[in-house]
Amino acid sequence: MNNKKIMILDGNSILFRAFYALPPLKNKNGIYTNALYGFLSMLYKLLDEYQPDYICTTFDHKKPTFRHERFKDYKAGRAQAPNELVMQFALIREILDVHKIRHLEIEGYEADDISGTLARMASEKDMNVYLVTSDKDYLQLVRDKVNVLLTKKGVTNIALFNQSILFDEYGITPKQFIDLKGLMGDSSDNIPGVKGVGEKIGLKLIKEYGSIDGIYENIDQIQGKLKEKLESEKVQAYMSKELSEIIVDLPLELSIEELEYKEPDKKELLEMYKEYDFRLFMSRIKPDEDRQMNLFSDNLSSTEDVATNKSSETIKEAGIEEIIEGSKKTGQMCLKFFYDGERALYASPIALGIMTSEERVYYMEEDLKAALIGLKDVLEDSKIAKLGHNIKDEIIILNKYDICLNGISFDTMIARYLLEPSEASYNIDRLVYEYHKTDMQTEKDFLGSGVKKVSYNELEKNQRREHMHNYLKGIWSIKSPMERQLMETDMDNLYKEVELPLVKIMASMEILGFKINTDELKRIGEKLSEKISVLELIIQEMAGIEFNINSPKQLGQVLFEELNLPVMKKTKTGYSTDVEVLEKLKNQHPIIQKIIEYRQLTKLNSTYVEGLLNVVDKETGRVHSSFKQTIASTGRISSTDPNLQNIPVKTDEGRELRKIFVHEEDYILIDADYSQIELRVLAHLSDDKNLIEAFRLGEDIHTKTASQVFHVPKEEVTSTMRGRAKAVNFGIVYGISDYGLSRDLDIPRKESKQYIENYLKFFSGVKKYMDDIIRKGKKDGYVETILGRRRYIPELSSRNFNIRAFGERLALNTPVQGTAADIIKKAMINVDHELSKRNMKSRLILQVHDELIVEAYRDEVEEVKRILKEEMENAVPLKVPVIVDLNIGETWYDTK
DNA sequence: CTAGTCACG
DNA sequence: ACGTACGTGACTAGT
Repeated sequence: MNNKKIMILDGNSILFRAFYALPPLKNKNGIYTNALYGFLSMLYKLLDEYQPDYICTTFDHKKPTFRHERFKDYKAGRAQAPNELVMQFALIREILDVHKIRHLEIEGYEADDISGTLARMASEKDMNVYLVTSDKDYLQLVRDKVNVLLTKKGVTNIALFNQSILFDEYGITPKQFIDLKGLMGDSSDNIPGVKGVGEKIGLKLIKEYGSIDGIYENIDQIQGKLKEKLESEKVQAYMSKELSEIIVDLPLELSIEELEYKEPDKKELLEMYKEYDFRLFMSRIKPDEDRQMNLFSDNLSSTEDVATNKSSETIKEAGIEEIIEGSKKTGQMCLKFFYDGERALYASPIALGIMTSEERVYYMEEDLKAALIGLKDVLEDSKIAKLGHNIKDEIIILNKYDICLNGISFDTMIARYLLEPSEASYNIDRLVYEYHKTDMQTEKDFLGSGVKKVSYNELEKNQRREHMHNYLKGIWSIKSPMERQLMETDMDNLYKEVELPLVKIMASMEILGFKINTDELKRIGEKLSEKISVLELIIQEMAGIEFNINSPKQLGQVLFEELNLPVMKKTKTGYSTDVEVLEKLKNQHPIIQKIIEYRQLTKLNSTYVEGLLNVVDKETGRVHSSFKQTIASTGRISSTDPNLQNIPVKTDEGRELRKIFVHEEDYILIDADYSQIELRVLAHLSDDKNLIEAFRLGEDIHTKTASQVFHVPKEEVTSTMRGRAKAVNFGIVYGISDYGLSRDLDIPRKESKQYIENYLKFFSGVKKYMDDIIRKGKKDGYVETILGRRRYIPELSSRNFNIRAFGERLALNTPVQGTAADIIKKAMINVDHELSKRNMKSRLILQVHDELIVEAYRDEVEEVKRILKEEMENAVPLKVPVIVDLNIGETWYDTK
């Protein structure tokens, strides 16, 4: 048994990945270092984590293989190489020399062939092999004791693949990966593959028939166009397969023993880092010197660095006691979990920090579970005020330990969102800087420490602790100034009564998720795939050329250069091919209709079928969307990963997808949606007597609008008229322009202008409101909603006409959209309160701007319906009635 | 990473 | 005279 470890890094692919993943940083000598920086970060991480006995790197011979179009010319010798990358490809060799790590390249072969050969040699010696790369093709090399470490997002985010993980993920063996690539092809490597076969279809075929051979043996079982394609491109498939196989028997005159890992010469290394300005890596060599001072130790804390000096590495029972005692004494605690990855819901925490007073900051890393059990009582004690930054994460993580965080009293992220709703990020480091600017020397000094997204696992424990310390102290220190600002801006009520209580509901909806019928989803996917492959063939047949329909560039060339269709619209980079253009070209060529259909179906398939399948939690069978409370400047909530707020509904074909959203046994879905909420809000805000009267009388608002715009009695309003009036109503809410309306309705500018004039003449209160709100916005610099939510609109004072006009539309739209958001948020809190007060099993699982979805326990249906109607309609009283429509169904599709 | 496209309210 | 609807997020291709 040989337990030696060898690590083989594909220098080519990693450098490429780093180059594209990291911002183009230059060092003091003006040399780009981003790829080098990324490469080294990864190298060190791997050395620490795996401690290999042998190590080496492999490169393509002499010059890097440029995988991207833009470098094709360079490859063909027609152009000079882009310096910033080539330079780094040269420098990496120097850096590796200093590390005493070999960099291997062999003429005529690519890096993966060398890696493959080395892996084979090492595994013959029964070593544990780790192949590090960002190239998925390496997966074909996985064997017993041969692992692939594949970069996921960024550079240092790495996933390990061994045989079983590989099979779990893809359902095929390493060898079958070669067949798969033979089918799929790879444009960057000039491997053709079989046209029309992508990852999805390729995987399906391989899983079913085992290999390319297997497919052709059973070719009669495959039907339709797919069969034809496979048959006509049989030669290419086999050729592609051959090209895809990584060579593992290159003649290497070298023995594994020569690759033994040796510590680099520290002095030499330090000099190199100085030269390249890699300060972060310097601290690796001499961790005690040159350490950055704690930012807050001077101006925010009277004591020494508490976290480092007083608390032990792991808090023991005594420490837990201390936290409990401390938090009871001060009545508050600030808490933060560190975790890696994008989602708290799917992460296990790395560390927990707790602060109970200026002087007491605690840091826990090991035995978190035991610590949390000890802390459960205080965490659940609503009398102890909890403070945090994006505390939704803490709620979610604690929930995994069966702890319900109570007493949430302040979230600095949410507070900042109310104060500055249009900010791009609410990074705590930046916030703290904003609130302590005057105390700090320069922005640069501060930003050096932690503005970059940190991967906590990559940090040294001491760094993590220091980071936590800064984090907690930062939150603690900005709470009071924020509270003051909230009072000054009259938003403390909105904050305490709406935004803060909502955090817990956001967390709860995220934890609960929405149950998915995956079998049905897969069935829909199969149907779609079939239709898509047929359409693809038809389109290419009609065009008389094979091309990627999903590429706007290629499609543009086909439509406007090959088929010579008239160019309707251009984008920055070429011809526009969006639906609007396609609709106009519909009559010119039969291919257009097919392209429109193709677009629709591929959208459904990739975003919804594939997209949703990827995020269904295998444990719960549900999708757990992440709800974000601080993204939309108007006050709306947003949903990501997956976005459940844009599930298709407008077309019948898309709407089908809603059938996959189902419920747990003994439950049923209830969907409650506000009717015309934005127009009702407009009626309220504008105080327009006609609009108010229309709603009070329960009239159909679009028909009413039509009768006024077109000067006909309501009985004579046709469906076309009503449709146009509906567009006018939307337009009003968005900050109408005759141009926008004319484009939307595809009518002459003059006509749309007339509509708007007619509208504003009748709804004169609306006209007045529009003028008033813009004037107010200009005067105050902001507009606000019914609950006092603000949005600052600096565009209003721009000297640029366009920007100013944009600001005016924002000023009109924001109070309307924002008030609607206020109303539904308030309703959510009230509904949630009623449900839990009655100890009901039914629970809120989704919000889609003007609708709430409850997964209701069957016995509670009538009561839930009553609660929804009552609480939603009366959440915020308006001058007009607020109406909620209720629907019940087995699937989301049925709640219509 | 950005641009283009398209899904929703 | 300006050139245009408001708010989001995901996916694909190409840089």
